[in-house]
Amino acid sequence: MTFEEIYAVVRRIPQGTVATYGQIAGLAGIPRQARRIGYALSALEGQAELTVPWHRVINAKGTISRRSTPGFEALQRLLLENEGVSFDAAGRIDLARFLWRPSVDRSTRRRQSIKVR
DNA sequence: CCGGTGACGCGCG
DNA sequence: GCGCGCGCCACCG
Repeated sequence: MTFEEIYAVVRRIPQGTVATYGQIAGLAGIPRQARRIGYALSALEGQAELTVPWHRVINAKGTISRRSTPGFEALQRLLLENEGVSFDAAGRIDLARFLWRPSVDRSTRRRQSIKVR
């Protein structure tokens, strides 16, 4: 599993939604290895940084993860709010409302119960 | 080889 | 809800 493959999954996250590190790991074929997603994203730079929506990846608690270098958390929050993702008083995102539900193929979609608000 | 360190996650008390 | 411990794994000194 290369960084590029991980970035490919992150690029599928739609604007206005978020995904968790663990969720991305699963979709990328490396379940239970959420830490590697954070590692891959921390390595973002140059062109990739502009084409990978890294700000849409948050932790399972629905909050923005602490970074070694502070400041980026505020930026991430701004980028998310700019595309319609809202935070509660505790700085938490309502995952029931904003978590990305990737749709797969037609047959699978038929078995999924679509819940919209 | 060993231990410490992360943009993590989950179960338990 | 909040800590803690543990699992996980690439990297680094």
